[in-house]
Amino acid sequence: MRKTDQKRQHILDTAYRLFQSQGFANTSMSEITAEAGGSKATVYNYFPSKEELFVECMTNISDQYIDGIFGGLQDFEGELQVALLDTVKYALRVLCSLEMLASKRLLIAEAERSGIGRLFCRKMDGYMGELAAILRRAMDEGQLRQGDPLLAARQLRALLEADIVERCLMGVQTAPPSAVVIARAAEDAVATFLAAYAPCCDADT
Amino acid sequence: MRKTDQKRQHILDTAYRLFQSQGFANTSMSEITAEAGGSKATVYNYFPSKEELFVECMTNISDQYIDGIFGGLQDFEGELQVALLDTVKYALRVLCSLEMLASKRLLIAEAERSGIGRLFCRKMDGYMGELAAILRRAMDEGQLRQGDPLLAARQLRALLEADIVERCLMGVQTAPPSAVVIARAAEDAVATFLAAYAPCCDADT
DNA sequence: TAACAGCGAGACTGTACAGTACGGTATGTA
DNA sequence: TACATACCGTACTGTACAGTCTCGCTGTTA
Repeated sequence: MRKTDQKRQHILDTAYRLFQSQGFANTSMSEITAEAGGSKATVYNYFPSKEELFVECMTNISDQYIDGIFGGLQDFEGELQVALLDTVKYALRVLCSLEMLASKRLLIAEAERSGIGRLFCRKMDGYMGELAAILRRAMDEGQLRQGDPLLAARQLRALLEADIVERCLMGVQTAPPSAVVIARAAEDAVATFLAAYAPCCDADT
Repeated sequence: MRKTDQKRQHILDTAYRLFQSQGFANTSMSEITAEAGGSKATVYNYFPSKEELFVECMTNISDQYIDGIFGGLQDFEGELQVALLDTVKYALRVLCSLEMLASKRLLIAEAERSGIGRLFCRKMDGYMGELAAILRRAMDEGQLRQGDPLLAARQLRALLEADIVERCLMGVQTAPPSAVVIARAAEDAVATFLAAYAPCCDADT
């Protein structure tokens, strides 16, 4: 039982990696088998079809992706701007990693397959809810003006991903953006977010 | 000469439509031929390979996509908020159409092929520059606070696409969002944008 | 030792597709 | 009439791949 679980997981990991880097259509079961070691019969012993293997991989990818972004999410302490910037900078660094970009590309390309996209959005909504709860607290404490916290959370995310993620998705450059570029993008996002949600008249940073 | 141009364009249009709705891998040259009428030999007479036919389609798609968003872009007249809202609402409606979503999905999925993604980004940059120029004028006139107009343009676009476009890309629903939902998203985006870039202390709308 | 289960290796089947070959047709031009 | 151009229809080739099957090895249990 132990050993077969390991085997299954190993196949899953290998498939995950190959799908992520090559896409669904360009990854063959033979390739997965060869890479994982063993034989096709064994792979088909664990997974009934390429489709089902793929869907299970995508569920994992979806988890990893979202956990990666707001994994370190927790109540902000101290100066709001500083805490926000830290969180956001970390998230953006993860978002711009080659692995996450490959995941997102795959998610979008194959979104319709077996409702993978819906799954992703539902999970993302969960995390957005958590971020919103934190922002609501900041609003109640007067660190931000009152407003719809869920909308604020989504707009913060939008400002963060603005431009830079699309540019990466479109493969403008092969390497992920430098730490400097990422930091700059995060600062711009936080500055604009705080300006929009400032409690009163200290819009500019 | 006239006729061959028509024929070529007809093949291109057909391929465009099929690629857009089914993706690259799931569309065969035989299917394109059957749909367009005529024979494979004729298709191969105009396009040396599936790859090159695809790339030419993607160039068209890329054009259509970007033209569609800010096609009606022109200097804002009258009340800034009203003009901005009109422009942005129109753009979002286009962005959320099934055709544009299919285009974007395809662009992302096949971005690496023949530098299609880079082409898209370069064109998008052009339009962002135009929007930035308009915003700069609003800044100079005191309708917006001073700031980096290009950054402002990108953030406006980010706020606009926030959430709703991703949700569509992920195929959460098959039909495009209703006019009401789109209008609401546009209003939220403009409100937050104006709050962030307000010239002084009238943040809330 | 014997029987068996799990697995590896890889041959095999059926299918789909990119791209080619070829024979025939319609239209226009000299 | 003779020829050329552009096209159609379709059969064909070679390749790739999902999924199956067979065989042989190895470790385990009785």
